[in-house]
Amino acid sequence: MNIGDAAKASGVSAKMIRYYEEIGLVPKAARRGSGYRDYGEADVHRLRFIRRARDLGFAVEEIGELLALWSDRTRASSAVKAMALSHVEDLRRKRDEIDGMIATLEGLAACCHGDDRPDCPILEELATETAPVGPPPGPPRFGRPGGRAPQRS
Amino acid sequence: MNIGDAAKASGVSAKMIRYYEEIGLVPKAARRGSGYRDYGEADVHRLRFIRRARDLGFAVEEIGELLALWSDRTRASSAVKAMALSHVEDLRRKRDEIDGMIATLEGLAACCHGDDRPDCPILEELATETAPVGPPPGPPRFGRPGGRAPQRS
DNA sequence: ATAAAGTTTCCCATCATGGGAAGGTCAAGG
DNA sequence: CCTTGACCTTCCCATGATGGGAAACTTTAT
Repeated sequence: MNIGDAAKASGVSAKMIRYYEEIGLVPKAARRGSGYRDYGEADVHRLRFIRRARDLGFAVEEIGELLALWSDRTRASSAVKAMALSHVEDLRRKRDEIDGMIATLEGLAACCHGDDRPDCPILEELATETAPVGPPPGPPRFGRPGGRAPQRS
Repeated sequence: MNIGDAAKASGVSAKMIRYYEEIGLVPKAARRGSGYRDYGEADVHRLRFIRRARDLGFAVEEIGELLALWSDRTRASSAVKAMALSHVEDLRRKRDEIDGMIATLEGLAACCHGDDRPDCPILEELATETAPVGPPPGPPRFGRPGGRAPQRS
């Protein structure tokens, strides 16, 4: 099986397959006489595993751990569960951060009449000298704890 | 004002201030005889604006547009509102994607007894030959439409 | 035999951020 | 006056996961 076929079969692009090999996430593929990489069912299986884990938001490094657990027949399921739940915590943090942004922006947008006139509470808020205000009407105030907003696409 | 003071006053690191200057997000700072950059209140004000916008998840390029609107006294507030709401849409998409991951992972984790035994539905799911199954008990099934999970920290 | 499609490696780009080195500048204290 | 430490400058490198593209080679189909 060529890399292209393995890519189609696993849903991982050929580029990424080579990358995963380079960083050691997957073992070095066998080579044919021509130098072409040669893949079997087991490799595709492994790649599919990786792709699924990526879809669930696991970082490549974490996937390495998952793969290790996967190939360890004596693993304790608690170890896997712990990884999963810890990852869920990460995801929740990110989601909450995004929710905070959404709440603030919607609050501001709701205050903005959004017509031809130039005065706009959104810009005013961004330009405020002091601390941010957020949506004036009561509900749950969003408070970013501190530090930079880390990643965003 | 030195760059360090501007950094403290604005909440943008000195590194990033130089970077923003380099990419043209902020105008080239005035220089003193020594070569040191020199900042005034207006510069700090602008940097603070940028930082706030970053905190709301705007990309640097979008912030450039926001700054342009900000400095355009004749802007229509509708333009700003449109940017804000379009960004909210982006954020919502990301959040929903994360929510899907959380739902799937929690469903799997709930099925995993999480003890010493090696059998683990989480790994089984990742290793499944066919399509993912997700949390078996009824509720809203999470369906990722297709394509890669794009960014994750 | 030739053309098309697939593969190889290598380099570059992204996006926002930080680390660190080598060297210049400034302010305070002796 | 000189030293010391804190600050500044530029330049290069790294991150994480992904893609783009070039130049050269192999395989496959016509």
